[in-house]
Amino acid sequence: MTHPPSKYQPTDDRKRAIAAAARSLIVEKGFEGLRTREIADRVGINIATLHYHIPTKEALIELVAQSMKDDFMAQSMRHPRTGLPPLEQLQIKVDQHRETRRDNPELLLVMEEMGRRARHDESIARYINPMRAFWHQQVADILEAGVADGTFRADLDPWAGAYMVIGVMLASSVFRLDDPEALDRAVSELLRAIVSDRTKEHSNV
Amino acid sequence: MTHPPSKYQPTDDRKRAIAAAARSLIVEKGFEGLRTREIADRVGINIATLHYHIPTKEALIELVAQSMKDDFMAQSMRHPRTGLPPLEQLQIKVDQHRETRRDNPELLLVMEEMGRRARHDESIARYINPMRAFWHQQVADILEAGVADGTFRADLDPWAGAYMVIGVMLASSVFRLDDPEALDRAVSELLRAIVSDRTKEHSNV
Amino acid sequence: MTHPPSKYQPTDDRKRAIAAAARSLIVEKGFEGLRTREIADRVGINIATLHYHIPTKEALIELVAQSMKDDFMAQSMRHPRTGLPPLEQLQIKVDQHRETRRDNPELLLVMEEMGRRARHDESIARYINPMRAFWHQQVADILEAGVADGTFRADLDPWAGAYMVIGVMLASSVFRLDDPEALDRAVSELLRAIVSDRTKEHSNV
Amino acid sequence: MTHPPSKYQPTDDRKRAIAAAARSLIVEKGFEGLRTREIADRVGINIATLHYHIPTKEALIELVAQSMKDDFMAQSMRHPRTGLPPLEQLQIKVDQHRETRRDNPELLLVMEEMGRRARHDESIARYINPMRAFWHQQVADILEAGVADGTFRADLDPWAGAYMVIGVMLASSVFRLDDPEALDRAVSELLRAIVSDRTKEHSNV
DNA sequence: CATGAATGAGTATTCATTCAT
DNA sequence: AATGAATGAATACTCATTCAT
Repeated sequence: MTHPPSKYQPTDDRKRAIAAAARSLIVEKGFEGLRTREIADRVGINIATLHYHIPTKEALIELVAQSMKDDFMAQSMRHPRTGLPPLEQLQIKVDQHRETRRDNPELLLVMEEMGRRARHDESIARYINPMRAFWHQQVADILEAGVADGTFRADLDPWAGAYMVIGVMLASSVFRLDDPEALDRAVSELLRAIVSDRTKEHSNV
Repeated sequence: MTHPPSKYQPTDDRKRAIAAAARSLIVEKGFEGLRTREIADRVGINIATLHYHIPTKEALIELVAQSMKDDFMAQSMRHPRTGLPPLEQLQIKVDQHRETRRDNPELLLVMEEMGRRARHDESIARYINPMRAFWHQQVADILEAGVADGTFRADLDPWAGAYMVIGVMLASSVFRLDDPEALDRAVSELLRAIVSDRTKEHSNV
Repeated sequence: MTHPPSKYQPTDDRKRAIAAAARSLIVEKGFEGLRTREIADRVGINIATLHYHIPTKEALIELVAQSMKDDFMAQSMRHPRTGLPPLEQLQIKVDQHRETRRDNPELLLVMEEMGRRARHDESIARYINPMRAFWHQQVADILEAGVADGTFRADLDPWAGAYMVIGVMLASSVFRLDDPEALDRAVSELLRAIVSDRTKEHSNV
Repeated sequence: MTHPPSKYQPTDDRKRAIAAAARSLIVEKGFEGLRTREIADRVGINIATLHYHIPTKEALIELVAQSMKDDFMAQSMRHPRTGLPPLEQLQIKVDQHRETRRDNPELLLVMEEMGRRARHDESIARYINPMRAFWHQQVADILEAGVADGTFRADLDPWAGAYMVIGVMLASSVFRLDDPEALDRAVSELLRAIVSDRTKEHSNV
């Protein structure tokens, strides 16, 4: 890695601005429409200056990947998992996703673009795959806890169930369920599908 | 030179070959790596010849979209839906997806690429969106029939459940669950999540 | 020359049609916009067929040049010069030009295009230059006869005066004096400039 | 390579050099033979550099049109019109044209090419038409003054006469009267055609 | 005679990257 | 740090011409 563990260098407001411009450009036109010159324009600098900060386009894309990872991890960590009951934890995860879709949809779009690009670009895969694994693990952990305490079905396979949970989120992205009610309807069904009968009696899922 | 097949082919054959070459190239390098010259090389023709058959790159991409739609529809229609019990119908759908992933994975990869590109390219969206809607509808119909005859949970929402089913397929693509056992495990959980208790008693889900 | 003295070959309705299509295309888009394919389209034949009749584009342009020359000579010869008084002969020349501008303006446009092209293309110059020389000679002859019989100024230099006459026609093309009255006004001035005082007294120039 | 002058020139200098190269190329090969790559070669720069300074070929042609207009206006304004007698003013105009033909013939050739192109290209017409109108107006003004002060024929129509004057210049271009004596002969006739008898007595026209 | 298919050599334009200042 | 100018290597597309049938 060319970057120190967590954040960009202090002086690098520039790098942050570049990453932000790149991300918004990826949202608008996809990776195939990403042009260094346009990024420089949006940041308000010369291309030569852009290349002074980031030597190559590959490095630029890695910068974006890094910035995505930073944001993703920050969001994942925001809410404490300890102590809360599993159903609530899952609810938080789902709500977070919904909020991101509403308030910061470009995060998901860029993630999707990068995920696809990771297939042909190992340097991106290095960032994306751990994020996905981490995501799956978090959900699987919640499900496992929920099975243990009887919140979720006893026959629920946490590893597999996590893909189901994640799948609904993916589907809502791919099928553009931007309408909150539509998303709610899908999430409600997801919960009915995994909670135990006991939980169903006591909640309104 | 790569011209073993033959010179002077009718346009329709050439178009088929061009679409095939384009698809495999999209699989390998993504849309952003699609070059007309490389397609021509793979087909074994001159670029000018390529342009003789397909005037512009946009037309080429539409050709690919059309070919995808043709394949998708052909596959969707292959198995009869009438008469079979819902669980079996769903099983067939899932198996089909699994088989496609195994025998013809490029179909799914190209579909994913096109789906993403559809976001910025209306001419692609015109092909992709109907396919997705059709896919969702087919699954929802099966679920609805299964709820009606008691195969699936009485409280299953077919519309939402369809996204759950599709979501698992999407997740298996995105997370690359290429191992058949892993896929089985995910599918088994999916079925447990939607079948009724009565069905659970009588089958081995 | 590849062509027999005067006309195209008998069977060559095709050649005539090709020349006509080429000429109208030159009018619309200039030489730089002349495309063999488009000519073929207008004639209603395949490009390969076009090339069967006319081997190269250069030959095509020569064909056009030849057809121009044929038309030009035919028009120049249409009216008898013998016997008529010089003023009337000049009037006829001018009227002919006016009629051509009105009824067949493309003839003049193509001529202008070819004249320009002749500068860089010797094979065209071979056709164009004789036509121009002939044109000038015809006018100079008329003027000379008019000076001899007192119709035109005694100090009129027929050779130079011919350029003046021709110049007005050129200017009316270049400045697009398409309005008949405007053209009349220019021609009237031209006549006043060359006729003798005696003629002025007896006519209404 | 043809790079003797120097690398890294300011845009304005480059643009001037590009316009000059384009003009000489138009003279040699006509508009249809104008190739961006060849212009770049003559200027001694890379094609990409050419496009850095002038984005498109269309813009290049407009640049040429602009440079033509600049030169034309500069020349038209060089000699003062105020105070001089009309005959002398006209003489200056004609001499200027003769000089241009001798010292800078490419100016006239490019002008002719542009005039022709203006027929199919509105963006050129915007430059050419005003220049022509200005030219005609200047000559007409001189003639009008000459009629008023008795230098020219009392029955001379300045508007029409201007086309006659211009026509002789056009004819000398089209018929390539490059020989100074030939041009003189034509101009002398032109003057005889428009000056009054009184003027004829006092001058040697 | 006619044509569908094929092609070599261009043709303007683009883009990431580099250089001189 | 920053920038105006420069460039090599593409990139989609064009066009006159040829070939096989």
